[in-house]
Amino acid sequence: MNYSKQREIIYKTLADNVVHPSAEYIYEILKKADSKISLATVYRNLNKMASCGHIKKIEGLEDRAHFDHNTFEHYHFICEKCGKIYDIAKEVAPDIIKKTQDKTGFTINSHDIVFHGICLECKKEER
Amino acid sequence: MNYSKQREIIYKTLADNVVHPSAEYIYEILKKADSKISLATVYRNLNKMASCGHIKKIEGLEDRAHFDHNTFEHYHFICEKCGKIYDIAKEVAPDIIKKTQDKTGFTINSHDIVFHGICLECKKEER
DNA sequence: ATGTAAAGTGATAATTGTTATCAGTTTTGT
DNA sequence: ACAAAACTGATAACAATTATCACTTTACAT
Repeated sequence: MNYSKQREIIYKTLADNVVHPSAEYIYEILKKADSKISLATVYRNLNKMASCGHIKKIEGLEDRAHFDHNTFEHYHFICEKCGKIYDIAKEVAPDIIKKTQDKTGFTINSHDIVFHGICLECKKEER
Repeated sequence: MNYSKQREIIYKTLADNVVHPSAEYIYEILKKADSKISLATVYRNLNKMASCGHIKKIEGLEDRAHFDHNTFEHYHFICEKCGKIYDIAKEVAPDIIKKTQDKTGFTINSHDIVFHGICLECKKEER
């Protein structure tokens, strides 16, 4: 994989963002600064970085994919009210890979956990 | 929600199937028997049944959604080689909801776990 | 049993997120 | 500095899903 200026910008935009943006969202941010980038380039590079493990692709949240520069093993929570995505520590499912491999005999290469519910902020507002 | 003959047929087709079919797959099966059903009807009813908890919608597997008549809490594994979807027992992640709620203060309404890897059969073939 | 409002249907157009294409540009190693 | 490989922007194409709409079914009060 060669160096590319666009890929660097995309990665920085992803890393500097507290949220877990979609490709479209990154594209919107970049259009304001580097007004020449193409949406296809954003998709291409996010996928390329995801498949080489440099970033993480989060699927099964909404209808669109989201991306995460945090490649540490961790899970995600999406608030059904505000739509915000939060990180969940891996400790909530200890030894899950080993347990699953032992039980099934399958080889587990990756796993994802997605929680749905109401976040603290939205719970406060409800009262 | 009113009764509908189509919904009943769709549910039965889902329940009689060992696999975890997609909407398209159910549509194909039904076209052979009841040749009049519409793909839109299949989507409509699968989503309706999923959102009232009668069946389960599995997302984040491939690009399409799959459906499961087994509403018992359990997880899924998709084989990266043959594409087959397997059920995984909930015991691999004990007390995950309680742990996550305690740690975050969020209310968890649902959660999904998807494993990716190689199933036993495909592992045998590799050698 | 009948009338009517609500819910459901088939057919298909529209939408949406994503990927493919392709001519031109950038990067890389020699 | 040069050729091969990788990358890009612009946009067409694609695939899964949803919206639309005229019509049919269902439920239930009379």
